[in-house]
Amino acid sequence: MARSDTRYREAYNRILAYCETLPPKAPIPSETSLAEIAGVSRTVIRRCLARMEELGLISWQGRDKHLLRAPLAEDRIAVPETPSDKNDLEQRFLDWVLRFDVPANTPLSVAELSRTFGVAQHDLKEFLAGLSRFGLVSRRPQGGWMLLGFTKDFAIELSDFRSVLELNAVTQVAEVPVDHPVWAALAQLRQDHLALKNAIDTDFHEFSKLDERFHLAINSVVRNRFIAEFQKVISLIFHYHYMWDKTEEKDRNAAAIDEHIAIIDALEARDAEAARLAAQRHLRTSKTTLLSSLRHHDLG
Amino acid sequence: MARSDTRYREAYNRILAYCETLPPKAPIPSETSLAEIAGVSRTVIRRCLARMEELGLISWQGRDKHLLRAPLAEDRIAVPETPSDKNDLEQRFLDWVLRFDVPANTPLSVAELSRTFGVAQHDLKEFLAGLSRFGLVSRRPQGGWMLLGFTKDFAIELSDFRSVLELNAVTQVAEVPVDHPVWAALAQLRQDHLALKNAIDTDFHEFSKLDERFHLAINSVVRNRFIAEFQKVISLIFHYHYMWDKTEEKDRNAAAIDEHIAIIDALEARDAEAARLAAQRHLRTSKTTLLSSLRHHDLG
DNA sequence: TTTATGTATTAAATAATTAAATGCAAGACT
DNA sequence: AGTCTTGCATTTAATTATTTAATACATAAA
Repeated sequence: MARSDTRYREAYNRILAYCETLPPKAPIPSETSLAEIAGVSRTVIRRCLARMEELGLISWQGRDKHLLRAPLAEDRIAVPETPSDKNDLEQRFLDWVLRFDVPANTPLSVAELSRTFGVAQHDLKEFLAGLSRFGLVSRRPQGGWMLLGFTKDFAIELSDFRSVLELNAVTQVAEVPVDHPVWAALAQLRQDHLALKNAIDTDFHEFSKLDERFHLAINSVVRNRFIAEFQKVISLIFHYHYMWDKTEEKDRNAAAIDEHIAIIDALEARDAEAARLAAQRHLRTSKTTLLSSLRHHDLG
Repeated sequence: MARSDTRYREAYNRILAYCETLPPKAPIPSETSLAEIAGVSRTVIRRCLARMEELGLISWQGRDKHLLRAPLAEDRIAVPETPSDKNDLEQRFLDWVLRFDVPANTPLSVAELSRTFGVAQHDLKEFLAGLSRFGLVSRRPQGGWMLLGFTKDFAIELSDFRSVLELNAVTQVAEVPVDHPVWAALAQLRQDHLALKNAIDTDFHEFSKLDERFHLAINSVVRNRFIAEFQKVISLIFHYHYMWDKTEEKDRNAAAIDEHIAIIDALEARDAEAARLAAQRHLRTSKTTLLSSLRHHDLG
C-alpha cells in the first residue's frame, strides 16, 4: 500500500554512478546540485545520502560530506523493473482491438486490460479517458468503460474527418517551397510506386507499407499538434483494416497505386486544385474500402 | 476509505417510490425486475430489500415478498449530495484558465484543483488525461501536470485547425438542401447581424454572443463526433479571448459583422467557392485577433 | 422449461497511506 | 551583506487496500 520508491532507487544508483567519477576522498556536492544531477527532489537525495552513510560509503555531518571509499557493484540497490512500457499503450491497445476484431459496444474491464497489458489500473483509466475524447470509448452508467468504435457511423465519420485533414495537407504540400524535404520523399515514393506496379502480381501485399509511407509524407508538411494527435490513430486504423480486407486486394492495390501517382503528378505540377481532386478521388475509394471491410466482418 | 454507497441509497429511494405506486399488501416483483426498474444490479436490490424488511415495510422469505405497509417520507434514506457537477468540469476549467489568465507552463496541482472545483482527485486526473490529448496539458516528469496552452504556437495551431474545420463546414453548408434548418438559422442571423450593425455604437459588446451563434449554426451541419469534440474547446477559447481583448473592440466587431454577412450572402447564393473565400478572410481576421490578444497579455 | 433466488467471484470506486516535492527559515560560508 | 546550504514542516502525488457494486453460475421453485 502506497506509492513505490522506484524514484528513490533509481536516483540512488544514479548518484552512485556519479560518485564513481569522483576522486577518492572527494567532497560531495550540495544536496541541491545532487538533486539536479539525479533529476529528483532534495527529499530523495537525503534518503540516498542516509543510505550511503549507513553503508560507510560517505561521511555526512551537516554540509560536510566526503567520499570514504569507491562505490562497488554490490552497493547498488535493486530497482523493480517496470513490467511493460506504458508509452506504447495506445499502439498496443488499438492493435489488440483491431487484431481480435473486438466488436463495437464491448464492455472493457479495466482490471482485465490492466492484466493483459501489464499496466497499472489507474494508468489504464487515464488512457481510456484520453481515448474517450476521440469517441472511441465511453463510460458506462453502471461503471467501467465500453468500446464504441468500428460501427458503420464511426467508420464514416472517421473517413470524413480523415478527408478533411488530408485535403488540407495536400493543399499545403502544393504551396511548400522546392527545398522542402517532402519533394524528395515524393520523388522516391513515385519510383517505389512504379516499381511495385510492375511487380503487382506477386508483391501486391507490399502496398500497405507503401500506403502508410505515402500518407505520412503528405501529412508531414502540416505542423499542428491537434492534427498530429489524430493522424496517429487514423493511420493505425486504416492500416489494419486494409491489411485484413483480402477481397480483391490485388486490384484494389493496383488502383490505389494509380491514384497515388495521380496525386504526386498534380503536386509536382504545383496544381493545387488538381491535387485536391485527385486526393478526393483516392479518399473516396479508401472510405468505400473501409466500409466494405466492416460489412464483410458483420456478415461473418 | 472505499467507494461510496450512493448507488445503493439512490436505488433504495427509487424502489421506495415504486412501492408507493403498488396497492396495499401487493406482491413485490422479482429482484431482476426491480434491478431493471432502479437501473442497478441485483446486489444493490438485495441490500434495499434487506433494509425494507428490517424496517417492517415488507415481508421477505425466499421468493415470497409482500408489501406490509405503505412507505412513508421518513422511510427514505439520505443521499450524500454531489458537491459539484462533474459534467461541466471542462467548461469551468477552461473558464478558470482564461478568466485568471493562467500563463503557459504553469504547474497544475491536482489537489488544489480538486478543492477549487469540488471534484474528486481521480476524476480530475481523468479529465486532465483527456485534455492532454488536445495538447493543452501534459504530465510533468517529477509528477503532476502542467498547463501548456496559450503560447503563441498554440494559438497559431489552434487557429489553423479551426480554419480547416470551419472551411469544411462552410463548404458543406453550401451543398445542403433548402429544407435544412441551417437556412432558417442563417436568415435569422442575417437580421440579427443587421440589427446589431445599426446599434453598434452602444451594443457592440453584444457581438460575442452573436459570433458564437453564427459559428455554431455553420458547424451544425457537420455531423461528426471528432469535429464536434474539438469545436466545444475551440469555441470556448475563442469566445473568451474575444471578450477580453478590449482594444478597438467596436471596430473589430463592426468589421466582423460585415465578414459574417459576406459569408451568409455567398452561402445563400449557393456559391461554395465565394463562401470559402469569405470564410477564409474572416478566419484570418480571427487569428490575428487571437494572436494580438496574447501579445497584449504578454506585455502587461 | 423457464424464471427467480442463493452464492461466489470479480471488478470498480475511493479513501488511506507512504513517497516525493515544495516552501520557508535559520545557519554557514564567502 | 549576500548567497548558498541545510533542517524542518507542509503539501502533493502515486499507489495500495478496502468497501461497494456488478456479474457469473449453480440451484431451486414455478
